[in-house]
Amino acid sequence: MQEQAAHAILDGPADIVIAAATAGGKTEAAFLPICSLLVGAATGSVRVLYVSPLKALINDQYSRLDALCEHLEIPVHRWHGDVDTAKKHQVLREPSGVLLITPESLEALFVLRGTQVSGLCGGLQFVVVDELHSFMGTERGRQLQSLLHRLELTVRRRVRRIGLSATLGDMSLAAEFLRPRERERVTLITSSAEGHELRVQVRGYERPARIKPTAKSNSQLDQTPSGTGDTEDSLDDISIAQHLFRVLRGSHSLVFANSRMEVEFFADLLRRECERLKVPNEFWPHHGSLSRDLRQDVEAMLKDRSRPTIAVCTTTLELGIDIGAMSSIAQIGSPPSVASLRQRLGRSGRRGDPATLRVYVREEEVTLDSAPQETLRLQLIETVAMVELLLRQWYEPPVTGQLHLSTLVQQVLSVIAQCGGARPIEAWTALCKTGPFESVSQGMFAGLLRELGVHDLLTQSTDGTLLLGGAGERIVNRYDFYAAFVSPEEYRLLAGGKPLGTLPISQPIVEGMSLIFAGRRWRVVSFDELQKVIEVVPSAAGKPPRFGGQGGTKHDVVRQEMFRVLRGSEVPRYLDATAQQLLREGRAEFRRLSLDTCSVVQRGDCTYLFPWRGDRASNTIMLHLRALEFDAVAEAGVVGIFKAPSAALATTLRRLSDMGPVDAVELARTVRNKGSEKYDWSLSESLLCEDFARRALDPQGAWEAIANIVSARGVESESP
DNA sequence: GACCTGCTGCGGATTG
Repeated sequence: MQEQAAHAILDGPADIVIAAATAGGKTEAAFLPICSLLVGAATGSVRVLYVSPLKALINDQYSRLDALCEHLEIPVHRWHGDVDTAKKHQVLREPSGVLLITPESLEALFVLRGTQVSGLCGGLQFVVVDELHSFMGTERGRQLQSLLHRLELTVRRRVRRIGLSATLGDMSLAAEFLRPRERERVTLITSSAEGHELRVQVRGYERPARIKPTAKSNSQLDQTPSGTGDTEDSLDDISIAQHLFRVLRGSHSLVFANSRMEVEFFADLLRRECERLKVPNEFWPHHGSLSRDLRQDVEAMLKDRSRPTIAVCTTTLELGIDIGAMSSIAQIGSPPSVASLRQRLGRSGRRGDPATLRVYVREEEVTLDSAPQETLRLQLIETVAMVELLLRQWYEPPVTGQLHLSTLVQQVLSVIAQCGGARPIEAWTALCKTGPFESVSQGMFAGLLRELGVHDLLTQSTDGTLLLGGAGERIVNRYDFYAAFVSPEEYRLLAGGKPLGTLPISQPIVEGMSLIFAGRRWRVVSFDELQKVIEVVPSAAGKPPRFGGQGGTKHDVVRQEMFRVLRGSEVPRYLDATAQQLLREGRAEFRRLSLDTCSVVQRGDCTYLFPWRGDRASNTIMLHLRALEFDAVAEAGVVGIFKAPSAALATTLRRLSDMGPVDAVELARTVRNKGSEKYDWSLSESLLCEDFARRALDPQGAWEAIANIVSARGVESESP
């Protein structure tokens, strides 16, 4: 790979995507040849712009590149929110060498120093984008594409782009992202050093059915001020913690949980186990709401091999900083996606050692009121499906074809701030016709500008030039303008004046309540609603807080693989005895319900449809039925319809099947809370519908699923 | 019943 990359960089003018597993030497593969081209000609302008999604990664790469470039006399600079302004001024005065920057800082450069960018980057030769895959399909990715395009417009020429990416199923998507409209001209270099040994175990656990607390007993618990709102650790969680303790203690490992709440829960449980046995604690939590200091402490312990460290973490330790090879990876609950499971696995088993993965799956004990999702053991089935896809090296592609109108609003405001004004046709040409918002027509753009005028984000001078309106000025001049994504308001959590981290504002806070945070137990002693500060002191009791968040989405292929697993009879060797038993139970229930030939199940007054499709398709079916006045919900890919007369439902489904795919934009009109991205509030209802339809709906998939359901038994009865 | 990321600002007068 290194040799191929060197040839591509040194011999030709093409843009390049270099794909390899985590820490596969991508940085060196790109920078060794680039630096050899820079020797003796590294001053007068920034020569290489390296863009990274993380400040931590910039700091990491800075020390590596600085060492590499020192004797070549190539200056290396970093530019992000934690860098002194004096250092930034130094770069502006004498631009040179390699500049490491975040998309947000690049945005700030355009807004605040629009006229200086051409001087800073006049002699730019390369743009290197690290962790390219993490940008694809996101608001931030579209922002980055726009910034790179605006950079080329500013320096009035094309600049070579090099993307460093994880391996994707379809690498041409990475090429298209790196150089929109010209993917065939991008050179793809993929590391072949992928297939080393993998050891997998999936362990099943059954959680005893809980007696649901009545509303009364629940509220009494909440009101108890002494903080006895302690969690009763359930038996399955204790068994999982005991197993983790036994197999991981003494090692360097990562335990991925699917939520910050669960990270806190298990970190606390494992620390208490260490205390009970009077051994030093080796288990530490790591997630995005912990203070930077606490996170860096854990990262330093992982890097320092002198004492065992096990981090219980969320996606924070999935990519980015170099922590060295872990001896094994644990995953609690089925992973968010196959792609993410692959990234997590990449943290273990380098240098010829096998990669080791243990997945812990919990299923509820089946009772008389269990829904089919539970009796079918869908958690376990999903995990098996994902492991099978991982072994076949299939990974979810990013969602393409989105409009990203919220990000377009940000970019329109930014272009106007950069240039001090712009004509509508110039803005459309720069951002849409030649830029990354290629699906936005001139007419749609005009509509968007009108709406921005209505909200006073823009005004138009007499000669037609667009200028920032009063509200637009206020937004652009705030420091939070530079990020394309929203961030929720948060409380700061302090213990003895030291920051522990943050809690989302949605969390109800009362003085005297106790909570688990940063793997320890605390009691709230004071709470300042104006300053958004919570003071805590150590405590013996506590439960992990809810952090909130939005549900994830599963891909069509994962659900189709689940169907295949349920229909099959093979029992994978990587399942433990309980997991095997759960798989057999799920398959028996699948056969009992005849789900291989019929996708409708009636239970009580609820009808369940099984489309075996991704969440975009099943949500589309659910919304379509709701628009027709059915009381429908979609959960884990299953559509449940309450109190629907079966004849009426059958007729409706047959009609939908005959109609063909629904008009997704029309369907979006029936959805009330579509807005979720940063500037969605400034869009008209019709633009928001266009955006939502492409972001969240799958009319084709929904229609195919309905047609399948109708053509199978269940809905066949043809009596008029 | 989800996760993560990021981020400003000047210029001239005065003093030693």
